[in-house]
Amino acid sequence: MYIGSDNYASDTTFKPTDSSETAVLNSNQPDTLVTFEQIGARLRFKRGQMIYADGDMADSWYRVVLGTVRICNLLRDGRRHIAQFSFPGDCFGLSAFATRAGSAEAIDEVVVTRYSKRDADSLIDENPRLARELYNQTLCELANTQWRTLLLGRMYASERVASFLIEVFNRRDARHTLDLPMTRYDIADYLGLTLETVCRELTALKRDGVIASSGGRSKRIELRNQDALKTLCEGVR
Amino acid sequence: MYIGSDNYASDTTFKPTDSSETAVLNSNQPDTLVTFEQIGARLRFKRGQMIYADGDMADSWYRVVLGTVRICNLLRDGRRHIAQFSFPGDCFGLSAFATRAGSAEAIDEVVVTRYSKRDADSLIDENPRLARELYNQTLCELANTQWRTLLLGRMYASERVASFLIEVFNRRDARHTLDLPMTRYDIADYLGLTLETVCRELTALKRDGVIASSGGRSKRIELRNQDALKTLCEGVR
DNA sequence: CGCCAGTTTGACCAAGATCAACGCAAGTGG
DNA sequence: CCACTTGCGTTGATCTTGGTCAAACTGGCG
Repeated sequence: MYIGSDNYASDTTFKPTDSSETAVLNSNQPDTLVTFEQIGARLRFKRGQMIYADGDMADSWYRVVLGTVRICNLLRDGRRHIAQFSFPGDCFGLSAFATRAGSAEAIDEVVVTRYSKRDADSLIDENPRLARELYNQTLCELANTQWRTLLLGRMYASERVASFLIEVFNRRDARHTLDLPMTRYDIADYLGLTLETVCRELTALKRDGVIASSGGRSKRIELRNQDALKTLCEGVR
Repeated sequence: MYIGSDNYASDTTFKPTDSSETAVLNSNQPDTLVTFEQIGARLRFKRGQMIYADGDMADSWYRVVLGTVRICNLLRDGRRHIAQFSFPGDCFGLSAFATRAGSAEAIDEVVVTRYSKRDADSLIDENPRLARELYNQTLCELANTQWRTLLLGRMYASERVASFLIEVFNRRDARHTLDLPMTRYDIADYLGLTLETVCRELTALKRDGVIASSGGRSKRIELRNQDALKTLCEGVR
């Protein structure tokens, strides 16, 4: 089970409850990231391809233009954990360390912009405002990761899955329907569950009329009852 | 984020694999944090006292001078999760948001320095180097939190407890003996376990001669076999 | 001295993991 | 274009880790 690899990356995750506060860097704010575009290189990856591997030099970071990226961590015996999913607009691969502590892989057809750390750093040095925004985004990301810590440490399977659905709907700005690019396996490794449990929880949600699924391999999710979903993970204050 | 949960503190946690890299801000590096000391206010808290509460204005952040602080998140039904422990030298309460998403409480006798966000921000604005260090520390913290995410999502109880012991020994710079300031309950809520499970795992470690405990309420832990402990949580690459 | 908070241990229970089988959709090669 | 293969999703049966409940114990402190 769980063969793969992994590591840490960074990206802007989401916040279920107060969705108003979002990371500054996330979307296409004119005067911030656009500045970066000049120094970025555009790269394309196919489904399953590795963007960087565990142990690689961490001399650059990325921004997703198209597709979905997963940041994975592997334990020796094959247990895998997905630290995050990065969607278009999200950054990943920011690191304070010299080498990658995990891998980044393309979940589907992916296009990213790659920024060399050096170039980005010099840009930041001469633009304090940019620095501030980057810093703020990192703080947001930290907040999201800490939320995940709560989810993984103290929430039930049903709450995790409900929470996950709310997260992706929020992050993709979807209201009714959404295509999940990742497999059940990926979702399980993201939520600290097995794929069977994820499957069963989704089935339960369908049975209760909270969601419906369609499309090849049930990847298209239709949100039937958002309130019910929110209630499910609102043990949270 | 997500109602009621915690907030972000920051501190330098640890990384089992490459323990050499540590946060810059953590210890008393002359030309960095010392600059902050001028604008900080010293505060004292008694065991169990709240330093800030969930929902409070997040207009300041703190640095621990003495004692241990826990950052807690509560779910409605009482489930608690501890996002981190902050030891002397660690910062906590840094946040990108306006209000606290969790509470900070003194575990024992605590002394902190409190920095108003405004004052700190203006210091940072005129000192890019300071900004860079603060940013780097936040990236380190992010890496640590992501490590915790792996621990909570994919590690067994025994690995979590072993990992926890290594973490505190590392962070407190202890070689042989260490006083754990927090209760079994705190440890459990930090590791996503119950206090009984923590107790049993510690008992198992004592039985196997990996550690020994003494002192009031077994708070003093003596490390008998560091390698065995490391082996226990080295499914991790 | 006796209470109280925290720790330890045991017996039992359940959420979720594991194991197994099957079905369906997407590729793939002829 | 179709047979075959392979990967993914779903579901059921059973098992295990860690949780729950309960009781005893221990040291600190008023």
